[in-house]
Amino acid sequence: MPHITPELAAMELWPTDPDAARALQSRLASRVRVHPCDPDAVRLVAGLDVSYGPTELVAAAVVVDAATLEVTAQATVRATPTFPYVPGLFAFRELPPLLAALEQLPVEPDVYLCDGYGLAHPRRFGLACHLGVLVDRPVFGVAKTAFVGDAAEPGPRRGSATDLVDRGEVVGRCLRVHDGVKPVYVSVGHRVDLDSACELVLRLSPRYRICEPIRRADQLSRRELAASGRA
DNA sequence: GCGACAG
DNA sequence: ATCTTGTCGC
Repeated sequence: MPHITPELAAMELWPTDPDAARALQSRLASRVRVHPCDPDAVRLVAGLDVSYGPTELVAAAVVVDAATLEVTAQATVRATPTFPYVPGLFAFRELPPLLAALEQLPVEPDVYLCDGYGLAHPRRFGLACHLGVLVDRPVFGVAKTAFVGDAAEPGPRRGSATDLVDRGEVVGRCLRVHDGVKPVYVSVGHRVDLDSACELVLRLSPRYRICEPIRRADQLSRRELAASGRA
């Protein structure tokens, strides 16, 4: 459903050279916008994830109703990796197939949720910022492990959080979504702010550490990968 | 130079 | 990310 902003679609968005990719991130980073996004106004949330096999990958997008957590729509895309995994250049590997999957969605989600970081990135332009800027829609990221920055251990209860700080800047939040369970890292991508993002993550994580949209996308991508492997 | 390093 | 079973605990 979402489309790359025409102005950006005319640019060279997928460099093959790592240095060119870093330069592009630095240029696009200035387009990131951070502002509140009322969680109560969010109806549909799309979770994104990618699973890898020996030679191919499967990108999945699952749209969940924020109120009921029921799955509203979903899409998958099979592809061959075109960029290696390089810390800091994650988007160049996962965004192309993810965008292809998003195009197949029959609905327009209010917010997109990435499995990775946004501003918590060396050039302040992680996967969530990259997707957000390309389609100019609200996006943020939730990661399972640390990448850049430091954060103190949050309190033991659900909802406790600490700032994720990198080079003197608050680039995200270490958030505990369940009592006594290892926290997750939330960082803004585009058109949302940290408070809105964390509030949404809590609402979308009623039972598991990984919020529903991303958890469903993770399950769907592996299921599809297994299915294509047996075929 | 060394260690760290989203998925 | 992926290779991988059972098991301890709420």
